Amino acid sequence: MNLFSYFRTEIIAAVEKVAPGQDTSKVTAEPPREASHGDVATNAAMVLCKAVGAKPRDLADKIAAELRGHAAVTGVEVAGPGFINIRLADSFWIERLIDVLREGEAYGGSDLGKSHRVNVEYVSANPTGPMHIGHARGAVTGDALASLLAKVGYDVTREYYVNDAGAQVDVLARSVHLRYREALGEAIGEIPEGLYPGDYLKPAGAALAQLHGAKFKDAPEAEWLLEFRGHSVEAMLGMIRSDLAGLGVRHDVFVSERGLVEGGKVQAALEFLQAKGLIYEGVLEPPKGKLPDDWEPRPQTLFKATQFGDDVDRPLKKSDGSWTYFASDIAYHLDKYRRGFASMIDVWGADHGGYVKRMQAAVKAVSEGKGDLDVKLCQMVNLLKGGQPYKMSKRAGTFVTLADLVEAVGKDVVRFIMLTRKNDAHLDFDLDKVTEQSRDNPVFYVQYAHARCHSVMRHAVEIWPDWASIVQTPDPAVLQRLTDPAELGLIKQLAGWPRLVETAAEAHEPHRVAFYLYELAAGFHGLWNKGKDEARLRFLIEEDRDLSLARLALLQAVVLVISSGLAIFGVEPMKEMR
RNA sequence: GCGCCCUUAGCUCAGUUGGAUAGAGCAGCCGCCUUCUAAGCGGCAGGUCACUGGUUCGAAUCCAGUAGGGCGCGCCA
Repeated sequence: MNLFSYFRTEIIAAVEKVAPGQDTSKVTAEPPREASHGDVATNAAMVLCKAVGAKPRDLADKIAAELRGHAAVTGVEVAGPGFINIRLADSFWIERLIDVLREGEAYGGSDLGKSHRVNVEYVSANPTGPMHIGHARGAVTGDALASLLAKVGYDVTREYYVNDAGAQVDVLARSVHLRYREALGEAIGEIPEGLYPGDYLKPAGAALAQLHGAKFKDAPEAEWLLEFRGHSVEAMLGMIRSDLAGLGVRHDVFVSERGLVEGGKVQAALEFLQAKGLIYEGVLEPPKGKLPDDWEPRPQTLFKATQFGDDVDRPLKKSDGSWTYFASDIAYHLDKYRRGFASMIDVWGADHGGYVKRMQAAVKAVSEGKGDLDVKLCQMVNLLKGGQPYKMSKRAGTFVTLADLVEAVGKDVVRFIMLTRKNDAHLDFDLDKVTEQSRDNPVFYVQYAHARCHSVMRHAVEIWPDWASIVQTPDPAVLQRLTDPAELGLIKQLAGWPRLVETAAEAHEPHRVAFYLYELAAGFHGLWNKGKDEARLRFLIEEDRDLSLARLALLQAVVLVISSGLAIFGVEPMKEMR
């Protein structure tokens, strides 16, 4: 239960009694910033006073009087310019603790999304080589966002768009042909400029040598290009899939750009736009600023992107007559829309920022205004070591593969750290810091809280071997023993989880989960240490079984919420950290 | 030149979609280990929310402009 949406409806009901028929859409129920103000605060009186024709504090007084009748409410105060602050009974919070225990890891989930279908497209790295660190952030962001949306009741499809139709796959095929000749015993020397130099192409070349022998060794390109292209793309995709698996990132669907092109989808999409009068032949203004050397005015096939909010109309055909990337991307998004996704989210690198408007324009056009595209741009990741910029210098260059990174610090660390910043902010990834065991390192700090809970639970088993099964069906009377402000404070944090999940999902901002978990961990560590100062606050007190059981229930709830938060991130909670 | 993103404590960053006295961590200072993991906890100090206007009961948040930083700017994907 999201207690804030629950109280919002209660507040609106109170408003209805005091001032019937008002537009209550701007009424909120939120946790006050200051804990001393109470548990739930509403702006109802302030947003409605004008329409009602009353002073905000007078209106607040009336609404407050209504709210005082609620069973869970122990106090209502009007404060400041007209806030209504509500205090809730301890028993109400105990009920929320029971919610957690009853719902387990499902706690925090909801039907907010009403099973609406959402397509989240992420990674979509070109199939020309292994994934590097820059791809990792988008991969993790998309994966976690998909999980987050699924948690609040959306029907989520995780998708990968394979760019296997552009000129870069021809380059790939030629690069692999070189490796093929190498596998056949030829000395290939330096890799020529313009071809991919990486060693990772050797297995693909060797496999083709195995398959075809020397058949294509000296053959003209036209004879082998198609075969080599297909085979190479498969090989690279295999590598990417294995990189993704190493990171624990999964997709439901892989869509091939080539498949769209060869299936006539691009043609069809453009005919659709043509029929709507959104395509024309025209000449674009030269780009401002630095002009490309070979720029010359030329009539082109253009899409009327300006009609949907873009700055200029965008070309659909290259000078050689083939489709631009944008053209097939239009077809791709139309395809998504026709597959039943009115709601689409694309996760891209920040260098594609200039592409957002035109793609959103295209989605509006192909869906006739019914579709919606949100693009999450992931900013750069700066890899550091001990605070200094770090380059893992591979022989051929300085790029850092994802596989290397995962090997160095582990997939869970990579995943969590990638989610500790909002997507549009730069992220420093310090190889030393992320494995450091200190409060400065959020992964460790959260994991440590989880492990500490389990540590107490292991001790508890020695005293009350059956505690876990007792706690599973908690007795409210026993849980009432939790009366210390620190204990109740922790329950309140736990009770805030459903709201946090909903707001993070609606904002498409998985990083909020990381900050919530960090704060929850802080709340737990604080309570733990209180037990060091005051023995009566220790979790386990042998001579008081009920109190210990109540506290174990609280720990159990902390464990459940931390693990369900980490589950959204695809991170395995640790039970021990020795 | 145009578009998008960013600017909050010495440093790294949150800020619940417009709420009350703007919060954490690190670094600094002061405390807390015979006790469930001190890998931790408590406290002190630290701010013109880049700047200037505007919108309204109320702005770090929305709008306009200015400054600084990043990304991008027909036939790359």
